Order: sequence, then structure tokens, then C-alpha cells
Amino acid sequence: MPFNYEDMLDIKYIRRYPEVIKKAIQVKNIDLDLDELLQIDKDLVEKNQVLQELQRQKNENAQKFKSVRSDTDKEKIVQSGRDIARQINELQSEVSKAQARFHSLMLQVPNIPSEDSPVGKDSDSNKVVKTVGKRPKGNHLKSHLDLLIQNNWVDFQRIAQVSGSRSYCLKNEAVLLEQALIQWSIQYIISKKFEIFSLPNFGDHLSFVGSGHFPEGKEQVYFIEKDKIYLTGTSEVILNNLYRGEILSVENLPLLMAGLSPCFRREAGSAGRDVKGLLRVHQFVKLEQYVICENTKEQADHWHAFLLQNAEEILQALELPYQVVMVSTGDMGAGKYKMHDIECWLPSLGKYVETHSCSSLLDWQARRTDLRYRDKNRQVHYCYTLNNTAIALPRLLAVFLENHQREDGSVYVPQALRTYINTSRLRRDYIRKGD
RNA sequence: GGAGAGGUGGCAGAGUGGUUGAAUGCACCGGUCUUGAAAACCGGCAGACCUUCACGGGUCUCGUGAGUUCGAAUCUCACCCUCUCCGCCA
Repeated sequence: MPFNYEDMLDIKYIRRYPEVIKKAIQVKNIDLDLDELLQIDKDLVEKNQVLQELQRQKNENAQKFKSVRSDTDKEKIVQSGRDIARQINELQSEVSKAQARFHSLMLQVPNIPSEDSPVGKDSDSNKVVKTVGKRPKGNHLKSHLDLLIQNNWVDFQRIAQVSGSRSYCLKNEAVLLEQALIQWSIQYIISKKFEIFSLPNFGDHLSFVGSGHFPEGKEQVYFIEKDKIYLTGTSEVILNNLYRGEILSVENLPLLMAGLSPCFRREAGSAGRDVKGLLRVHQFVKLEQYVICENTKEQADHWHAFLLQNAEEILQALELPYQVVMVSTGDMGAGKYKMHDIECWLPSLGKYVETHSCSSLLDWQARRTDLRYRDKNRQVHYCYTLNNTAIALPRLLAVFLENHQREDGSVYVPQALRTYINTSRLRRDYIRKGD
């Protein structure tokens, strides 16, 4: 069995090595009957052959018309043309139906996970790869919620009446901190040679299918009925679709893109979870790293490490304790080839919470968006795509506050941020009274 | 929201019912010439799918979808997008 990642998601490969795909379906807990897919594919190939023969006859018949002189001969051609057209019509509607089913099943075919990904059915099988930074200790440690309230940095109750549950409203110094974190991380990501994008926060149906958020994740997405548009839960959706349908030139690869945008998530099915504070909200701001590169495993692994490294450097500069987790097959999602989460230490919960998610999708996403490139030999290939968070707020703000709090309720500001907040300790009334 | 114009290959731009998957130019690739380069000249240059050991053959695609026709880039309808003008507006 050839283990060539370049074309493993191609129907030709699936026909030949269905057991490889079946294995992936199994370890990823995907609800897909591959045998049905293969049966429909087989049926479709046969029907298409008949259809193509009919179409050939149609073309041939029409071609004859010009060279024929007598009216009776012309009438014959018209008649046989009508006859062929009728057959084509009947077969065409069958083919269209089968095609629709075929495409919808193909959208459910998962990526094959990397060999070093832990196999398991959920997050219990995730593996901690490394732990970095010092966790704060002491009896003074408060939750970020208490800190925010104590400092007059937030208003949860009033905004909930206006905007509903899971809404938050930052005030005063917390806003400075939020903006400083954004500004600083933008500068950081620019220094890593990314192009920076400020993007719309909605897209059409096709975009979400392309990125892989549809059909499975449809429940998590806000939909504006009147204009048939969907609010993005990450700028990955837009960045992935920006070049859709194009054949890029290899000289332009890799594309390093960073998208800054508000993110909207319905959080359907998570009622009761993380209801307090800033950990799980309907709207947040995220700077996202996104890479489009050539289709080799070396490239994928190189940029995966790069994206992961960037996120780690950001957390190190912010002096936050974190661990890197390699996500198991059952927890990583259908499209992923390899995935690492970064989790930051949150004292109030006494555990690490996810703040970054680094994914390599190989050509799984690019196939959906029809995103390709032409190599030096003029051969056309699907691109590989990867993504990782750079910074997501306010969740990281919660982590930041809890880890950097001091006994008096002020918050330590790491050196990196002081270009944007000119103090080492951010305290209540800093805005009015200064240091 | 109202009025008009338009969407053709990497780009520019022909083509208004019959070898048009598409003239021509530019770009690009290969070659001849040249010490080298340029110029000139010759040749190549869309993607997907089916078929063939191969050479090759076939089907589809001119914004998207449906329709008319023996035959559609070309005609009809709907939708999407772009541009210009007017109105409204952060």
C-alpha cells in the first residue's frame, strides 16, 4: 500500500485502497459508510460512460447537418437528434442525482491522521508534549472574574440584558490591556513575515464548506437569513477561500497570512459549560495564522512547527505558563492531518485551558476550495494548508489576568507589552490617575 | 434602492446559431541565430473526467443554473459578480 499523502484523498486512491480510508474513519469516529460511497462512484462511472457516448453521438449527428442537402436527409438528422437528446435528458437527471449524493459523501471523507498522532476516541487520549513556564502560587489568587469586578473592568450583568448570555463588556484598563495584546501580537506576527489582513466576518455557504466547517459544524454558526450569509467563527474561513478556484504559481508559495477579525460562535450544546467569566463567549477577537504551501510532507511539517513555535514565543513573551498537547485522532476533527493544542494554566480552575489550536490539513481543505498551484514542471497540484491561533481574546485575557495578578489586585505587565501600556503594574484608575 | 454597461484562456482582446476549447497580441516555456544578451524567426502553452501498455481517442467547462434548438460562447429566463451615474448613509 503506497503511503503517498499527495493523492490519498483522491477518489482514484479511495477506490484502490478503501481500507486506508476506513481506518481513518474508524480512528476519527466519523459517521460515514465508505461502501456506499464506492458503490455510488462505481455506478456513476458506468452511467457517465454511457452518457458520454450519447453526447458523442449528439455531436456527430449535429455535425452531419451542414453537409446534407436533401430535405428528407435533414429531417432524418433532426429526428435522430431529438431521439438522442431525449435519452441524454433521462440519463442526465439520474447522473445529477447520483453526483449530488457522491459529492455530499465525499465531503465527509476524513483526512488520514499522521502516524505520530495518538490514537483514541476523545481528548483523554491527547498527549502532553511539553510544559513551559512557572505557575503562580499563593492564597491571594483570585479568579479573573473576581479581579475584573474588583477593578471595575467589566460589566456582565447589564450587557447580558442587552446582548444575552455569554456576552461580556470590558471597561477601562481591561480595554487598554486587550488593545495592547492585539497591537503587540500584530507587530510580532508581522516580524515573522506574515501579510496581515483585516477581514469581513461573514461568508457565503460555499466558504464554510470549503474550510470544512460545513456540513458538520453548521449548528455552531450564526446565519443571517435575509442575506443568506454566515458569520465566521474564525478568519480561517475567509483566508482559506480568498484564493479559491485559483491555480497559484509556485514562486508565490508559501503564502503566510494573518487574519484579524471578530469571531462569532453560537456555542450550541455547551449550555452550562464555562458560563462564568471570559472563557467561552459568543463573540471574541482573534488574530489567526494561516499558511498555504506546496504539497510535500516536509513543507507541511516545517510550517506546522513554525506556526506552533510562533504561538509558543507569544506566550513566552507574555510570560504565561502553558503546555503543548498533541491531539488524538478522535479529538482532532475530520479534516486534520496533525493537530497540537496549546493550553495555558488557569489558576482559578487549577488546570490548563486551550488558547491555541495548531492544525495541518494537507490538501483536505484545498480540495474543497479547489485551491491549486503549478510547480516548476507546470504540473498542477492541490496546495497544503495550515492554521494556528496567534492570539484569541478575551480568553487569553482571562489567563493573563489570573497569572499576572498581584496581592493588591493590580496586574503585572510583561516587558513586551510596555510599548503599548507604559507601566509594569496595571491597576484600577490607572487611566485617570496614572502610575 | 433607481438607471445603464459588462462578465471569454496568465493578461489584453476578437467572436452574435454550425470543425470555436475558442482569432490576434502580450507574457511564459523550448529551439534556431549570437561570444553572451536583445531582436528576428520556428514550435509549444487551460483544467477536470472517461478510455488506452502506449501513441492516441472521447466528454464537459466561455460568471452560475435552467431553457429553446438537430446543433449554443453566440438566443431566452433566473441568480451571482464587476463598473458608471443618481439617491440614501457610518
